[in-house]
Amino acid sequence: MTEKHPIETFFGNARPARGFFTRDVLDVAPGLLEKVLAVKSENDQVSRFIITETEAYRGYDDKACHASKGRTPRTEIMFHQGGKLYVYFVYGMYWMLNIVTGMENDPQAVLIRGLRGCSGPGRVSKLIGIDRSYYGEDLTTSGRIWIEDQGVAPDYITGPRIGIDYAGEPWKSKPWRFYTP
DNA sequence: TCAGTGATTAGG
DNA sequence: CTAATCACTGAG
Repeated sequence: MTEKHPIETFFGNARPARGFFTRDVLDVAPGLLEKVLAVKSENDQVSRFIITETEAYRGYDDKACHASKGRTPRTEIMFHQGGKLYVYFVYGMYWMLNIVTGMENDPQAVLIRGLRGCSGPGRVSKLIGIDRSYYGEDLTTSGRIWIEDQGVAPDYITGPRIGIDYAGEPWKSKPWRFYTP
């Protein structure tokens, strides 16, 4: 290989611009289904995965949303404009991959729960190599991770979010989990 | 059904 | 400083 691949070398697919991510999380979360999550590994190899399951975490009011407890070093990025990654570590073992959405100071994020052939947010991050270094990465400009739009808007199913019963009603029952059949 | 595992956070 | 909590997973 004599020349670096420009990050714009897609397979005819477009990288969504900022405006895709700055919409409300309840639009972006289902909107990410069937989109491609592209990741470039250290040897410049690009791997592509189809997003099949997402969850929406929405603002100060949503008691399941980490930002509902206020601005902390961990949640800081959720207060930025959409398009950046919110990555955090849980249960001493797993990295959670989230995409920040909405406008500045309206903390929201989409948790990526599943890719085609890979179910579970912890497994997703392990599969594609997400770690702390991805915190704050900007999907609209990053050279190592980005979204590609295949021009598909699939039918999807909704259901309550997983693992957030502590949030209580009405939040634990909100149908803010989205997945393809 | 349940233990593992450690960053993050609130509180003293 | 201490201790509780946790947007999970794999083994049994």
